[in-house]
Amino acid sequence: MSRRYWLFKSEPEAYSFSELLSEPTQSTGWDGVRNYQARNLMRDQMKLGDLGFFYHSRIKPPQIVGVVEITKEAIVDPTQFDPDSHYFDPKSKEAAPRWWMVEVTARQRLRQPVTLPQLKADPALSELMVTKKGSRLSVQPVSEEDFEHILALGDPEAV
DNA sequence: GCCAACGTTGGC
DNA sequence: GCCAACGTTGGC
Repeated sequence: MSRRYWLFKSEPEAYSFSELLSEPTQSTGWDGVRNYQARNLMRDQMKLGDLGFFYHSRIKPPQIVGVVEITKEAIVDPTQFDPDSHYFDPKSKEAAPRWWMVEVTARQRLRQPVTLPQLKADPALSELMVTKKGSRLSVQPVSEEDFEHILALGDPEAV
């Protein structure tokens, strides 16, 4: 089983990498994903020990700011059953939950965040999904080569 | 804040 | 099961 690599988008206004770092365990359930493709990746593909980039979207410029590790696989997203939650889904039943997530734990911070324009301009990253036009998927796969390449650009430090 | 690109919903 | 209408994402 080889480790796989991912990219997690978050609007920092909703949940930022700094917030993750200030969690007691520096971990969080990646809740609120309401897209089936992204759900399937989290539920079916992500395994313990996989690594992912933490990407800040909807800021100028959008950028990769950190690295997280998958520390729990395929757990039920509790917000779907919470009527007070923004992510409440009245059609989901506890016996057959519709939305799943993983737990991620912060591992590295990029001293030099890697911006979307940088990613787009890099010929080595021509296949990277997040650089494609209209790439809205909030949880995406990243190839090992691309991951290592971007990590080196980011000058990471352990957290 | 705009709006193109996408995803989902629901009438038929 | 098609597809128009609607809602959301996210770069710009």
